[in-house]
Amino acid sequence: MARFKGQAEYSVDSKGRTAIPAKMRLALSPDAGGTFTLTKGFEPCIYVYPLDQWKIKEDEYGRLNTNNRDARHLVRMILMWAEEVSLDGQGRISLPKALSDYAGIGDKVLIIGAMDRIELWNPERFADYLQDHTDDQETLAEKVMGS
Amino acid sequence: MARFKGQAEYSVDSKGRTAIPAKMRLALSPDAGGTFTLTKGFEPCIYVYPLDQWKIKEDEYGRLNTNNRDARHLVRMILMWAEEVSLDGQGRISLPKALSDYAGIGDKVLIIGAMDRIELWNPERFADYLQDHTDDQETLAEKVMGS
DNA sequence: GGAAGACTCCCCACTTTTCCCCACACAAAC
DNA sequence: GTTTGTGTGGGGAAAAGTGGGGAGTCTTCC
Repeated sequence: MARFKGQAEYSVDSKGRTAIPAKMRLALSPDAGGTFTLTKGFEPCIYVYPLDQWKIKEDEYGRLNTNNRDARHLVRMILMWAEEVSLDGQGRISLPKALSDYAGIGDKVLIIGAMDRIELWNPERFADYLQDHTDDQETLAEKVMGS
Repeated sequence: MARFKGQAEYSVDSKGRTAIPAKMRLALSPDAGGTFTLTKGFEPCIYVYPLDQWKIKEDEYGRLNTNNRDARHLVRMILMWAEEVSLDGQGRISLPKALSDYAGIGDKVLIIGAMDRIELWNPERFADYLQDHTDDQETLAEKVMGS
């Protein structure tokens, strides 16, 4: 499984393209073949899954009970935003307009490695997000990872 | 498991590189292969984990459920600061800008061996830290290891 | 149906940063 | 006093990030 980490602030050019940091490209599994699925983040950002990771997610959604109203809605909401993109010769991807609008991404993007996915943020929105989530990391770790 | 100890004040050159003391390099396990993961300390410093130690931590984070809001936040907060670096031919590593900014490290760095990790401090900040934590060691030992 | 415009790819080119290697100074060891 | 190892500094090649041109496709409007 790919393990993305680190952060970087990159620019988005006039054609809506942004580079994926070389370190993250190196962390890609060969199965992903330079292809990603972009989708709407739960937070106001874009989630970028390498193809192999996305397949796993997709399988999870596929196993949900379609007789359940909430499950149907969830799958609809997630898949309608999903879009497949590939790296160009310079290691860049182009951001679908619907998604960059949702995330409010202009000509700068903050790229964050978050384990199995990469996240793309508007740098200012991320600063706001941090302000709203000032929980002390130690407390959080205890809550989430327990004893 | 590697057991780092000792302290040293080294310089950081104009390219942002600093040497890892030879004694600590010798304490490295061969599994680490001269590679470290640097991350943000709970204190205002940089934590330096040899690769083998870091893998253990990373595996724990990888097992968290990404459908949980707090878990996502924790993983984001930790991994965004994590960066992998390797020793160069002279036994140095280069410090990522985001981390040396966080730790306030300029052209001098205090290197402290702390068991399974190494810590990098701005020497002045470490002095401040000591002033704010004047509990005497004997009392502390009893509190922590008492029973 | 055909032309104008937008959009998507796939290249090429420039600039900056990173990384690898060589060199020197100082200290400790023999 | 020479040798070995450690910390420090810097040059140059290679890679990474950024910007833009041009062919091909699709849409839209006359």
